[in-house]
Amino acid sequence: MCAGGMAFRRSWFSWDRYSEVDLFTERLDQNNSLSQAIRAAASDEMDADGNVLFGQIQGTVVGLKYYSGVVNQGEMVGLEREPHNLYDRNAIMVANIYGSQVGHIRKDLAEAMAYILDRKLAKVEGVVHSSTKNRFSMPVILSFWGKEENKSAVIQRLACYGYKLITGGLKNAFDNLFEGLLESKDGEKEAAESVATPLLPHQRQALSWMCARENECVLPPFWEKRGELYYNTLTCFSAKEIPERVLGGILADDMGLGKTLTTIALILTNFHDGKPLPVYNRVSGTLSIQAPDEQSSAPFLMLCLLRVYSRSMHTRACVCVCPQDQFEEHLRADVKLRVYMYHGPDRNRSTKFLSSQDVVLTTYNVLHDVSSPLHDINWLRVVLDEGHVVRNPNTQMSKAVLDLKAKRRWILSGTPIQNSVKDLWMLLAFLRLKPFDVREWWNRVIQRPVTQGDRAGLQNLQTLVKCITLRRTKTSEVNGRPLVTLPEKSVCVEQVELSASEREEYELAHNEGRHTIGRYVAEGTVLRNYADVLAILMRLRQHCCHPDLLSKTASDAGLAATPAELREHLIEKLRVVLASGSDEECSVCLDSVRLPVITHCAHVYCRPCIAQVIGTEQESARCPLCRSDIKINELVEFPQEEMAEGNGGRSPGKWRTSSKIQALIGNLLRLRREDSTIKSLVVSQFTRFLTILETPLREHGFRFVRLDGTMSQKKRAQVIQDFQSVTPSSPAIMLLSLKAGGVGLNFTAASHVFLMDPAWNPATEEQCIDRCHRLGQKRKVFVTKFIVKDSVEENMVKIQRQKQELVEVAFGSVDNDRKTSRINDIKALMKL
DNA sequence: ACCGCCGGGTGCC
DNA sequence: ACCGCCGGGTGCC
Repeated sequence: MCAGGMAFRRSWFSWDRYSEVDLFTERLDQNNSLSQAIRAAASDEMDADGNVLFGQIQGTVVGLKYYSGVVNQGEMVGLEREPHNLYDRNAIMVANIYGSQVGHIRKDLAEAMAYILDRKLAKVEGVVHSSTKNRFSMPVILSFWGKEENKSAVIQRLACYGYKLITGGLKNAFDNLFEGLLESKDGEKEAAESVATPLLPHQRQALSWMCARENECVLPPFWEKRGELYYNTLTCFSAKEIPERVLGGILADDMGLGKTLTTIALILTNFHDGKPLPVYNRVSGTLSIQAPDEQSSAPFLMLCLLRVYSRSMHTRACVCVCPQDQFEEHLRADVKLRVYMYHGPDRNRSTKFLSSQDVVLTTYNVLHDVSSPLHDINWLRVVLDEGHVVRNPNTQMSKAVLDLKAKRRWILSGTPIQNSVKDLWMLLAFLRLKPFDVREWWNRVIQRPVTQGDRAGLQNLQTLVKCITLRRTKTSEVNGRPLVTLPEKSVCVEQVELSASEREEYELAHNEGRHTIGRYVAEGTVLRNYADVLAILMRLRQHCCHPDLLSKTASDAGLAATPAELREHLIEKLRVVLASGSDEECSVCLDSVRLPVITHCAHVYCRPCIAQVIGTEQESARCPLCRSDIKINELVEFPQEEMAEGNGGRSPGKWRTSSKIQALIGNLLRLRREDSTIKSLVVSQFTRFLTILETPLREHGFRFVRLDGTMSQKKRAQVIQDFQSVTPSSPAIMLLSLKAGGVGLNFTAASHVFLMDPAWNPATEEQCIDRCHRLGQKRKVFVTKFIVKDSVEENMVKIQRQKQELVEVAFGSVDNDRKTSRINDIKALMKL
């Protein structure tokens, strides 16, 4: 500690040798001797090798039962990489002090650690503090030591695997850093007339605050004027010249509160001292200023400004950096701006051209191109959208961002802090918040005190952040009213008429079902036969959607009352299986099915293969797939006439449409004609219906994605991201299985919802609609429910309206009256 | 009948 | 291993 103090004084003196102005005009870390001195002083947690403690994590030693080495409580353990381990090239062996193997580091953590150890980014020491709780594994505390410059790489690597280095308390405290900032920052400002979208009250407040940040020359936090000097109360530094003001800040509102709109309003409204940006008017081709009182002076002002700015590539242009997938969101048809998208291979790299724009949009990836002309321009403003994406200051991308020259600087971010205080440095450095934009000062004055648990350090950090940040959450209120209200939602039912042939099929099934259920009603056995009743209803519901939904499940076969019906069902199933497009495999020969037959248990094999199985096992023969009894004379094959027209025994599966599909496609085509940016959710309870829908969507050239319950979490996230993207090539339609996924899903890119078939429980429909009609939805939401006229669906809707769940009918412990009413429901459904 | 729920099999790297 | 994780069986009270 003593040595540290000496070193600090040395650095203080050496700093003295440079003029005071240096602190504000040059990056101190460009000066080697000084930054070295500070760095040497910075760490009193160094070991003999000059390594510093990065932090600790708790890991797990596994596989104890396979090895003889034992460890006592509090004992140190050795860690050894086993790059040639047969099972895992990332293996890390754990041994006790005698060198006897104790076990291995659990493989997920081993993977992260192997990367770090193999690259010598850190050394790791293990200590077993708590004793073994079981015979199989035990916890171990792992301390990571290394060179300061490798620290963030190590932290980042561990973070990739979900491990967070513990660097000392106060974690929760800075998690809440941004939560104390929920205040209105008084005052509202109307946007310039060129902003076509009216601002909400909280957006006008943000605009007022942002204009003030750009126009008012307030001292940065911790600076005050003392007599003739400007004095920093944290560093005790004083200077004669006024410290450079931060013209900008962090707009950290929650997603959906309109950060982008507010920023566009800022660009148009606050060109100069609260005056609007002179906007090029596309219609008349002349320059005009939108604020009425400025009209006469506009051309003159423009000339002056253009002349002033034409020197040394100063410009009135703003550059906005955003993540790739959010590119288009900034383009608003109603704002007449010279906007240039600086990306793609043919981008115009002329600084003169770029400087002549109002807004240049680019991405973080394009920006870090070394020869970027964007770095040769002195921008009026630079805006980082989703600014938290550049939080690691060591990346090329971050350096490119920091090197942008601009008078005013803004960060938009819904989640300003991701992991730790460290993330903040990048934000403050970008804003050039003196003196903390210099890493060493940030470390000494803020970061280290905070990570060491110094309350005052945290207090200072909070003050710092508070001065430059505006944050409201979706639950914030302004004048007792919520910040945002959802766009309108309208729900309509579209009746679908079945075609003559569909009606014929439907009535056939309906009469059959009505007969069966009528019998149950007469016998008073409806509730006892409920599964059958549901199955009948299910078949009718499927009829309403598409005939091909009916014939696939094995249980259908079970429903058949007569051998002839069973045979029909099995043939139908065989037809569907072979038509499904996938290369159906025989489970006996594991090859494509030749001479297909279907068993009574509804599994498909090659006839020779399954015949051999039955021949060998005789009376005890069982289906290789489900172990049901099978007999040679019960195998069902296609009737000869169908075999002939089939493609060598496999029908190519002729796709057919249905009335409901026609109704949907009609709507989708109409929407596409009206506005090709409209996106829709197409929802069904039958995933096979979704599959059937894929064909006409493809035929009509719709781009679509699909989300159903069979997909992994990772795949779902990918699909949702694709769908939510606003690029022109992104999918316009999501095929969605009604019950897929949890409540957290966000489909706000869609403004139209098509519910293809009614659900028993209307709440599941509502939940689905709410995934699209939620915070972040910018358009009016239209919900269309397709209901087949004169069908079980219509009756389902009637029952829905009474808010009754059919399942309760049969199984609920309801009293007799209610039971009677449920039975009446079923009668109503079947028109009995 | 895409879902959650249950209980059995299972287990370092 | 009194876990987590996996896959199979299962069913709406």
